[in-house]
Amino acid sequence: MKSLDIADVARHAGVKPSALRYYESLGLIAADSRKGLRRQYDASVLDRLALIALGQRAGFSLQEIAETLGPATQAQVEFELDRNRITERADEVDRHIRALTLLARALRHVATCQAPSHAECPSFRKMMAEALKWSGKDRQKI
Amino acid sequence: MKSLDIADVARHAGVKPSALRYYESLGLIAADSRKGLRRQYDASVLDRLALIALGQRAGFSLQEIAETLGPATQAQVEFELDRNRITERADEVDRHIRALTLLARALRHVATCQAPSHAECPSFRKMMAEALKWSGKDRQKI
DNA sequence: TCTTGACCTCAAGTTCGCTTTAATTCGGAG
DNA sequence: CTCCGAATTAAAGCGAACTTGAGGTCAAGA
Repeated sequence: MKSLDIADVARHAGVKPSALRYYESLGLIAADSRKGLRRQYDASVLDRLALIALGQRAGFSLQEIAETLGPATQAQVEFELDRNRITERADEVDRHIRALTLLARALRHVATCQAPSHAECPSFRKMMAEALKWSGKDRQKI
Repeated sequence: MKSLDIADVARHAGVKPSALRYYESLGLIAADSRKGLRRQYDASVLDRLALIALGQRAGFSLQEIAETLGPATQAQVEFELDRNRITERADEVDRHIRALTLLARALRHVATCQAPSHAECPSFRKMMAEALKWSGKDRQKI
């Protein structure tokens, strides 16, 4: 059970120590112990940080991630999570994926379309309409 | 060639007038003309706003979107775009989609896995490893 | 033991994407 | 022509997610 110090964790997780301290202040992670003043982390914090990074990529705020993952304990291996909430998150991510798929199609179209003006290209118009519809539907949600 | 005033554009695009003025300050859009002090927009600004919204959903900053779409001219219908750049963006979106797909799988796994500790579940470990690999690869890029 | 440099805390600063506010200017209906 | 309401500007404010800076502590190697 070797413990990592903040610089090790930072290096492995690819975030700055200041970010780790910030995460701690939000209750997202916790140090196992201190050696003097220095935080000592269990390697399991890296899993938690991976989940945090993943959640951020999915467009969730740190606040939301904290709520989803549950409180950081000293023994972080066993984090308690709300399974329903997580499933909801997964659904949300799926919706996000559908929107992004549309975006990628629209971008590729724009990049290759030979029409003189996109505004006159019917398939561009159609995609824009779809996109607007989507963003109208849950513009507040992500 | 009817022109829209800022409130019309705001209503149709689903953004506040203040956001439109802000976009203008960033060079993302431009008003056709002024009636007194009041901005008058060509309907084509709506297409541009749709693309902007799409880009934002993809996780691009307004700065990046501005660079991709090119300068806003008074006659916005024919915005000049860098096709290579847009294709790159589309690729980026695709990578983002793959990451999110992984995330959704990881979330669903976490929600249903019965293993006593996620840290000990091999498929969880595998997904985390994948995820970390990914986020290591282009963590600076989005 | 002494020094050094990594770590600590707390507060303030930064960037992004807007919104709000305050003071002002007009277009257009009556 | 007058007046109202919608628009204008510049500047300040805001929440999120960190970073930076100042001033202090301490573990460990020479």
